[in-house]
Amino acid sequence: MDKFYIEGSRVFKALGDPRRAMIVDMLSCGELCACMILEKFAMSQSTLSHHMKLLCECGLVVSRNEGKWTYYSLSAEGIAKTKQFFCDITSNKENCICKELNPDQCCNVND
Amino acid sequence: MDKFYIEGSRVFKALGDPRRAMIVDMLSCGELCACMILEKFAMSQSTLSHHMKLLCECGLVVSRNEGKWTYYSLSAEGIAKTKQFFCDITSNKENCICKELNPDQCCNVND
DNA sequence: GCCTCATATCGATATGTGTCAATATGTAAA
DNA sequence: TTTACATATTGACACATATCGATATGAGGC
Repeated sequence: MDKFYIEGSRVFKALGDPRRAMIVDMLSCGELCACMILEKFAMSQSTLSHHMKLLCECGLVVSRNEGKWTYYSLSAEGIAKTKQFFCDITSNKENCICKELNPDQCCNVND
Repeated sequence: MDKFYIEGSRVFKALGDPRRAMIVDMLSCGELCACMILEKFAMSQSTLSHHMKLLCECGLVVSRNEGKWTYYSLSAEGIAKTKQFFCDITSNKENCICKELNPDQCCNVND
């Protein structure tokens, strides 16, 4: 399986959970401390930590430690990359050679 | 949990699988018959059918029957809605009141 | 009607994910 | 250096998902 799709789909997998989509929405209004996010949800602290880890690992969210607090915010680069990936796989490509190629080489994708 | 996030994240969940992201990429080059897609993958026919069902259910792909064949293509509306949702949850919103509201009311979201 | 082919559905199973309580880590205050 | 607090990690469990083979459905062709 092509790295291009594995890495690109990671953000979508993270956003595939409605709670994480909601967290991203909250962060779009500005940086938030983990404890502030936790206040809004009926989930345990360990569960939230797990979700935040996934959001960070996929590159959409970045964290910053200040004393004993951890602040989370959206990554402009992560957002841009996600939009780019979505456009890449949904926009019509000229001279498409999907039908002649293996999946690993599909649609002029560079791995 | 707000319908807005549950429905919006469904497409992302579908695209969270690299194989499905690859299928979408293939479809971006034009309509394809199920059998043509199957040729490109090392998966059983029933597995592909399952993936195509998910892609259709989330609204990103539409199917069309012609005789005994089923043709799949991308939905322009589904693509537009997905872009809109992603922009909604990642773009900075003025007068954001996340911190004062419950998650169900977060960020001026209308359900 | 019967046969073939393309696709969908079903049932079983393996793997992945979300969740929590418990515990660990790491920071700052007393 | 204790203590308290914020967050991360671990282990266990329930539930969801991916996968396959087998079977069902549905459309032509004979």
